Amino acid sequence: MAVMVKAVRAAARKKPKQERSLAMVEALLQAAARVFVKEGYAKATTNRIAAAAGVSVGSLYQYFPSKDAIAVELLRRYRDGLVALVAARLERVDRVSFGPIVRDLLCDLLQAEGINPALHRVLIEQVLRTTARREMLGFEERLEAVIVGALRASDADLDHELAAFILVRVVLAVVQSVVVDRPKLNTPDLVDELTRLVVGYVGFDVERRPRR
Amino acid sequence: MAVMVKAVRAAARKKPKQERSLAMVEALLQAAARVFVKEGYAKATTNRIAAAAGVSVGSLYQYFPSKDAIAVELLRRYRDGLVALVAARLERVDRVSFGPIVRDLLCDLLQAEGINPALHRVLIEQVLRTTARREMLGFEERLEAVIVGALRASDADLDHELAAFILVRVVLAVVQSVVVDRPKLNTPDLVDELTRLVVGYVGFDVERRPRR
Amino acid sequence: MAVMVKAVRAAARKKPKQERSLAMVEALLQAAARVFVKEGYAKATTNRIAAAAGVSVGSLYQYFPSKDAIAVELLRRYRDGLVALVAARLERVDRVSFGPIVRDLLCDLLQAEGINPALHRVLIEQVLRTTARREMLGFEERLEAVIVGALRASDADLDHELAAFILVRVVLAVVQSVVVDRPKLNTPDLVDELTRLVVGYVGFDVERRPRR
Amino acid sequence: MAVMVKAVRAAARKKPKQERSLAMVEALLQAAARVFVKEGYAKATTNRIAAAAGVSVGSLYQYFPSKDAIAVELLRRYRDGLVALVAARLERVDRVSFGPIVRDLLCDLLQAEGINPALHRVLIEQVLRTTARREMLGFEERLEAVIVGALRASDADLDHELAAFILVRVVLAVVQSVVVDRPKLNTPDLVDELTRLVVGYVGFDVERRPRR
DNA sequence: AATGAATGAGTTTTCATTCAT
DNA sequence: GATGAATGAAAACTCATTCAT
Repeated sequence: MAVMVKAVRAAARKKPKQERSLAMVEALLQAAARVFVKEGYAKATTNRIAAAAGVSVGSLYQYFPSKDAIAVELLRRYRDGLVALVAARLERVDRVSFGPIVRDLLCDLLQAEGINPALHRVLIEQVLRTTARREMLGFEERLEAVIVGALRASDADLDHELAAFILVRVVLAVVQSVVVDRPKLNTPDLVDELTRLVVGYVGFDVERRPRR
Repeated sequence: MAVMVKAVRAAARKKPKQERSLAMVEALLQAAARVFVKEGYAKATTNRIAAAAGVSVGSLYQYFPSKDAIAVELLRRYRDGLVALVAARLERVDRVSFGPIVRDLLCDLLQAEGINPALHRVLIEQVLRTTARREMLGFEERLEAVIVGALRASDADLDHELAAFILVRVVLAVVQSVVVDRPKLNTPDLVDELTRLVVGYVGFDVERRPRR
Repeated sequence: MAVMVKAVRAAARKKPKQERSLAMVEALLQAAARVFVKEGYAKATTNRIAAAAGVSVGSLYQYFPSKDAIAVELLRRYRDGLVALVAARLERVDRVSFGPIVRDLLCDLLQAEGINPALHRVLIEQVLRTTARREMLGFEERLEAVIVGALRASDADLDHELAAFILVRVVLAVVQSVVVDRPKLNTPDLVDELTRLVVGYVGFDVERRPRR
Repeated sequence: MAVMVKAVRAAARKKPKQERSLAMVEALLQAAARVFVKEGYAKATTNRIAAAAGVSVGSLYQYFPSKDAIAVELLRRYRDGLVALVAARLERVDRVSFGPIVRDLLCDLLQAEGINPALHRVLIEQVLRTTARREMLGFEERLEAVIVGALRASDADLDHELAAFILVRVVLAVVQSVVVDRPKLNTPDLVDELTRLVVGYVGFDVERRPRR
């Protein structure tokens, strides 16, 4: 969730009304994220979300036209945050720094602070049923584009597009599974392995750590 | 075969039209799969499923105690099939045959025969909210166990458990994403890349195919 | 339930088919009585009743056109039995024998064997909604008629009709409440008191038993 | 006043339109009473009750968690009213005033004001299946306690508890039967007879009115 | 005749959304 | 703007009844 903050707080500042509005929207989104993860989309009633945010249902509908709209916005922010995070990390990557930067990125992603795959999992199916489907589908593509850029900058010797497609799925899948289902596996060893997997696949050398 | 509680109870009586019952259960499951994928879990009402199967709601409830039970059974079958497929393929793997066998397995998985990731995606969130959660979570573990066996048989030089965990996620994620979202990418090149990824990660040599 | 047997077993004897039919009807009625009392009318499904009788629903509908029909028949038999019992007891009543006969009758009624007020209570509301309402409403009247006869035979000095109306309600109410809700009160003392109440009301002398 | 769980919870918040809520609860209870009596418990669907009250089903469920809850509340009110009435009448009874007070009480009861035995009859069976059974069973006990008090105050020479048990059933049964089934019998003569029955049973003298 | 699987109308109940205050 | 009571469409599920075997 932390991921999805930066982008926002931009416009509007003076009018206390707008400030209140913003605060309410934030409160609602955070409450919704909590309730969605805890109860699942179906059981997350708008009343419950509003209550969790400390406001009335009526107010919720003042800011979001529907329950779906909340999910869409939540997913959008989540994804934007994720893309921004990855893009920022990979901004200055090159052949030499590739390994360490990947490692750092993986560490970021594996911190529950930087990513909330449980939320993603709850939302994805619902949002895809939405008219916002189009918009949402761009997400992986945007991530891929960032990766393609990094591969190009590192002059990796493989099909950049295909590799980016694969890498996005690989990393997200492992990270999500670890964070949601196997927090026990969230260790430096895992980071090592994933780094080795990625760097090796891309074709750069990695010194193997001797097996325990 | 195991078809929820009620069906079992029904099957426990003599066996009058056991055939008809079985056919009905199959029809219901297939209809449910279709409706779940097409409409999403929420919109897939029991009435709609029954209608799609050409039977009455009452009959549906004769064989499944609830909508969730259908989802659970569907997921169970899907996963059982997947585990069986992988286990069969890897049965006689060794260091030498590792590469080709992995390649063949990937081909199988990418053929989407017997694999329906769209369905999987619709079900997973819902079923995880179910009491069947435990049973379902065992799926990845079972797959991992199979992989661990293969790694051991191939005498791979890495942490078998951790590697198995990673490989299961990696392969499933890429395969499912391709099948569901990017059928265009479903080419021999993809198989090559994935094979290379897996074999390379496990530490066996792969001859790089020259980049196009 | 025992009350409601005598009247029936009349016609038919030879044909084994009819015998089986009769047996089935009996089994169904007894099973229904049990299930109605135990579960209440609403929860007493026809399947459950059939199962309790050891037959199939289909067979149930062979003999009774509807669930209501079972209730109606049950109530009819119950009431017929009760009227018959009371009539038999009061047949030869006169001013002298009035007290002892009333006492005996009360003893009969208070034996769970002779009366099943719980069943009566479950059925009455439902059956009154039935088209059989008319027929059933005659019950109290028939009992009253019997009582009127007894009062006349005993040459009691009061409004026979009004007294009969009152006595029927009084006795049934107390008996039902005792049997259903307060079996602990089902003692000789109760019989004494009720006898005294009735005999006193009718205007005949009763020797008061000294208070404990 | 005590209006089921949800209502209480609702009432616990500030008190916005407490009035409207109360009015709605009243409307629902009255509508329910009407529908229960007219259609029977089974046919009295929550939708029908809500419609009869001129509100939506949703509102019904805002105030009552279930159909049973309505029945329970209705029965509770009915019984509370009855106990209060009897208790008020008997408050200052003594040996001398016993007869006239009983007569007045019977008149009250037979006026059917505040007494609705038809409703009572519909509800009793259903509510007894409820978890509220215990509470409801307390009703007769409370009435009996009031009667015991009256008998003691009047220094009646009999087993107070047993007599109270009997008297409660006797009076209620006759009164209810008259009101529901034989309004024609609702005459001064009936009051006389019942008074005579009660007073005679309790052991006080009653001057017999000469028979018509 | 007996069986019990199949039917589907009808019930209870929930919850996204509206709107009077 | 904020509130939360009211709405009512829609869903899950039951069970009396039918009918093919």
